Amino acid sequence: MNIYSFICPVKPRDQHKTAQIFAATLLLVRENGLSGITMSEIAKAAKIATGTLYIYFENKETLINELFTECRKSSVAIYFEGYHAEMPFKEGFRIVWNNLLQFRIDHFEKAVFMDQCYHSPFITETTKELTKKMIHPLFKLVETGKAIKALKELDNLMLLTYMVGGINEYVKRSKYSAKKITKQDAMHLFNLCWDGIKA
Amino acid sequence: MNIYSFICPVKPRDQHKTAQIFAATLLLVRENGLSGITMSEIAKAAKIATGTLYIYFENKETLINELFTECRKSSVAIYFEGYHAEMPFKEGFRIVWNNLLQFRIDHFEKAVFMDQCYHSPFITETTKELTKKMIHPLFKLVETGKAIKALKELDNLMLLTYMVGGINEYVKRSKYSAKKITKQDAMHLFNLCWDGIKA
Amino acid sequence: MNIYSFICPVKPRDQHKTAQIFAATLLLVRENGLSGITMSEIAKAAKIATGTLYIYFENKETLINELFTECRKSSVAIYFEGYHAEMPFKEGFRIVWNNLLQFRIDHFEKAVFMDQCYHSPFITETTKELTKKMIHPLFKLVETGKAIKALKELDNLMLLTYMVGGINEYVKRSKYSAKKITKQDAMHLFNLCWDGIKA
Amino acid sequence: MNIYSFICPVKPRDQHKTAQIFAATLLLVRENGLSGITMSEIAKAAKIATGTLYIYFENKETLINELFTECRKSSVAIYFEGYHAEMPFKEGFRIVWNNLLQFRIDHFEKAVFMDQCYHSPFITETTKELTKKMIHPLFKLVETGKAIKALKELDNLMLLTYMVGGINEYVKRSKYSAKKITKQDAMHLFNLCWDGIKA
DNA sequence: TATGAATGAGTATTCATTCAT
DNA sequence: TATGAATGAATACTCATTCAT
Repeated sequence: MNIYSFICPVKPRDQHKTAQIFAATLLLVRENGLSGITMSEIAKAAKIATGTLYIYFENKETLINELFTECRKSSVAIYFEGYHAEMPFKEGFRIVWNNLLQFRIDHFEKAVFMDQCYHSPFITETTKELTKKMIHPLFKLVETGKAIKALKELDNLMLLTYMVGGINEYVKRSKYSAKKITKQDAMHLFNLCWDGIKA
Repeated sequence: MNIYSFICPVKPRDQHKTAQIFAATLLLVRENGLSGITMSEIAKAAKIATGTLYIYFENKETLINELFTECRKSSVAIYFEGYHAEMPFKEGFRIVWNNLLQFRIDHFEKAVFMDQCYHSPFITETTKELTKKMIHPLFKLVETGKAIKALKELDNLMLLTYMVGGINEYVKRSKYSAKKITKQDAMHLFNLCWDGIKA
Repeated sequence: MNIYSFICPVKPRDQHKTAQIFAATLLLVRENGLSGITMSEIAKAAKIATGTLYIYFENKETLINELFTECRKSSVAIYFEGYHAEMPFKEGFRIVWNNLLQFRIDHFEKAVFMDQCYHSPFITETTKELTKKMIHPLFKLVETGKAIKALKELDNLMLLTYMVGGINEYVKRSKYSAKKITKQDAMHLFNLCWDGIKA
Repeated sequence: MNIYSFICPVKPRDQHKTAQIFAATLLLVRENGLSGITMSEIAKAAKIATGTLYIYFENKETLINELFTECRKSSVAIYFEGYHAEMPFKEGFRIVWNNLLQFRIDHFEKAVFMDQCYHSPFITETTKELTKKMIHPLFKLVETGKAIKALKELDNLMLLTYMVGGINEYVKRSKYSAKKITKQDAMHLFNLCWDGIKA
């Protein structure tokens, strides 16, 4: 019961429920893969009826695309947290790198989900396009690094994938073998990366 | 059940047809993901009847597990091609690194397939165990590198995932953007890796 | 259950809203057939909420049965408008015949709805019985015609269906081909009928 | 087992099964209307599995459209049986008229089905177009009748619908009241029609 | 009353698997 | 073996009906 109740006496579409559905889906995909989820399982895991799922999402494809977009958004939103352009480059780079790592650790299910989606028939071209645009700031960062001769003069994609790939793979393997990643692990890993890409 | 069963209890196999089926499956998974394939589509793509598929593989799970194992085997088999323990470490390492890269490029579908499988309900624990054993030689290599002080004194998994992750991600992104990887790209990428992990 | 229940056990009705619901249903059935309507569509077309529909009608079956009855009633009410037993038979017959035609033209949706209902699982036996009783006056009319030797001495049903069938079919086809029916068309059609049934 | 078996050892799509499915559908629609049928009921009534239905028809819409077309075809095929252009007009007309009546009697389910379809969302425009073309020969017949001054000089549609409408309605009501239509009934009905439309 | 979100049984459709040929 | 039609359980999705507000 909030102030809104006076204006709109009818229960509006529950924002919280969308979150529940997303969480349930991520959980299930992490456990059984994209090929192993059904709409009724998602509903059950989200503790709602199957029909309710379809109030919030037109169909399975839509659900997955919207979740994908939400994952992308939430990840990108975090990447530059604490970063300022005026920082010394390495310091700023380290912050972004750490954010990348931390996101993968804290939201492993999202990472798994996004990976699985890439080759799925669910993700539409539109969604893929959107995604590409979102990573743009990372390209900018690398570019800056090259401009001030802090990074090797190589293709952006190469520098970026090397930075990201190492993180992804390490987190993945760590999760699979149920190994916690310590502060020190993170530092070591950063050094591997930095030594590789620094000019 | 005939007399033959006692001599050859294993399902008889037209090697060529098995290959056809595997190829068809890989192609379809690359295009539509693991969640987008059906047994009848595989059969059609392999130019055989659905029923015939079941002569070669007991069921879908078996087919996928066997293909997974075959992918792992064929990749591992290539990793140490041209490598000799007596080589100078960096040279030997470069050969293995190149094999890894080349495999991902030449058999991208296999890489995609294996990635997709990891979180699928198809892959059995047995298959996962087997896989882990197969990568053992790579651990050995890294260990040797550390022993002779050629590589940083870090956790094997960390060194390895950093080596592999960069390759995987770079090949993936290149394929997605339909970008050819040149000899020079490969060399640059190797340097990124080597500068990162060398002692 | 409140004190009101004892006084007014029938569902209270906003007459206007009932009319809205009926009109919406007729419209939808004319456009998509009986198999193409849903309660929520009816509600939307009647500009009320789904839940409200259930305040006015216990369920779908009831709604359709009551609409059916209402259609029957409204049609029968019109048939003898302007007719008096003392008129010369042909004149009276022409008036009734014209009323039949006019009703089909003016309330085509009702005709379509009633046609569709006949083989539907919605209409109950009770409703069907009621309907039969209502057409009784038409039988009476035909009977009179035969008694005074104005009409052929044939089975009532045959005379009546011939009279009605021609009208129905003609209006139907005209509506389908978006053809207006003129005064003259009506006159010609009446002559066809009269020449057929007159003694 | 026929000669074909030697050439095509695999069971081909069973022509007979299509007929079974059609028959089952007609039966169910007659009993419960178009709105009362489900694919699984059709399958059960046709004594096949639900999945099998989809081997023969892509989906419900297709099934209904194809059945509709088949009904139209089979009816039109019968209309001119025994008719020759050289016959005296009334005799030829009577044959066609009788065929119309007989078809409605013998294949009442088809008539009911076609009636129900007209306002359903299943029937596509293409199917409707096809249908219109098929009735063309009847227009021709009426035209001839007018040319030789045997029939009233009225609009084709009017003459035709009056001829057809009377038959339809009479058969419908007879079936509903479980009344058999005798030879004599048919003759009387024909006279009603002929007296109405003759010049 | 009126609302429309929520429910879950029911419906269309798919797909792994079997089986007659 | 090889085939592909047949099967029916499982899945995506719908819709009559209920219920909290």
